[in-house]
Amino acid sequence: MSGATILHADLDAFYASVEQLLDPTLRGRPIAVGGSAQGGVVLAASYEAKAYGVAGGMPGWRAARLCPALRFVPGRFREYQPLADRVMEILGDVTPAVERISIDEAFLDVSGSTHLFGPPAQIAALLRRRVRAEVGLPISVGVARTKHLAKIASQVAKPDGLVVVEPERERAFLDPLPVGLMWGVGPVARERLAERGITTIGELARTPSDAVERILGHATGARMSALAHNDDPRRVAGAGRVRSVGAQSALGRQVATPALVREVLSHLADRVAGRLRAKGRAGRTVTVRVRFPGMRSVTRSLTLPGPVATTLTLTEVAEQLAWQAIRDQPGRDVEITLLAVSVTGIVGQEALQLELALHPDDPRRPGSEHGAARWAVDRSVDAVRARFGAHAVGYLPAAMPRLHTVPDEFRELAEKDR
DNA sequence: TCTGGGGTCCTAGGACCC
DNA sequence: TCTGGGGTCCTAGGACCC
Repeated sequence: MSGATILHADLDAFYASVEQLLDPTLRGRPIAVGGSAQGGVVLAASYEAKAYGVAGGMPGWRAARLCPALRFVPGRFREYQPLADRVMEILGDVTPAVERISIDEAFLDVSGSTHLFGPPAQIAALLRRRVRAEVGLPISVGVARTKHLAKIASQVAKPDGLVVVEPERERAFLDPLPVGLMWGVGPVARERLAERGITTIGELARTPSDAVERILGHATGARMSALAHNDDPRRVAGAGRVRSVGAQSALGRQVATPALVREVLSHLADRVAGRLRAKGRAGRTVTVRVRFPGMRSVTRSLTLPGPVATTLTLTEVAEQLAWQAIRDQPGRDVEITLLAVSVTGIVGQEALQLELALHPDDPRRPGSEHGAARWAVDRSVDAVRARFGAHAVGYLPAAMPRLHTVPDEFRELAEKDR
């Protein structure tokens, strides 16, 4: 608990780097994965593109304006997971204490590995060399005494660098850095702090904790104050339990007709319910989000008496909730730009029985055996899909054109993400 | 000319219970 | 005679992260 033995390893511009690895003509050039100059969003930008201000999550047309030479590539999403997994295997070669926090980054605790591989800085250098030589990707590593410090160090190290924060240099390292580098300070918090003249981590550390709590709210303020004081007790650990499962689909801009809403929600509910069943889970609270033009969105949720994981039940509840939200809007021919379905209040398989008691017409009322039939249908569909693929069978009304805003491969990637 | 998809956690008011 | 206080659940919204 004394030395700098926590590593944060983070692949640089991961999706974009993979594209440059697979297509040498893209190397050294500004590229964007996803989106186009006309629309869509950029999922990842190469460092050459970042130099122009292009960033992930940015609308394609804005990225093209910032960087006229920007090359948009569609993204070969199937390639990403295996490459990231190979990197994680390399990390796992120096310690079993690897906490993967997304597809492309992980914390390592190497306190038990130094007798085999040398001091942490040497281990970090070894990992960077191996990832470059064996996978072909650049990876940055931060080394420090805590997770928070290691994470900040890896951000400072980017691109393709290594930064070691020795324990006696922590304060000097943190103080001049912008508060936005802290995990949990986004655009809103950064702006609120800036309004009070707080822009660096050092300034945040010198601000009394109760004042920070008034600025950022109780919980966030207390956490950020602690982090600024370099107080981070988190240990490297495995993944936690899943707390929600959801899916969403952007629609462009369309009038909310019954056919559209049903088509999209049955698709989303099928994805969510299928993933729940695959995990042997179910959940009691169903939430639907409807987004309207102008990025304004509304959510409606309902907690059922028992957990659900069947596609049809979830579809019906989602449909009722979506219309609640849409009906609350003024005017007729309401336009929507996105629908989302998520399930929370997740419980394990042992509770699945309860759904069988839900009433078919009103899921809030108990009292039917239809649930058993639905469960059996889903089990059959799951089994067919397991053998013949996801599109082999389904309930989905195929009449409407599919809305392919994003490839299914990307959805699958986002779904796993670790 | 308004921008993806997957998540986590927090806040705040109201209902309800003891 | 109509008022305390604490805890939990539900619902809606929002910030943030990858």
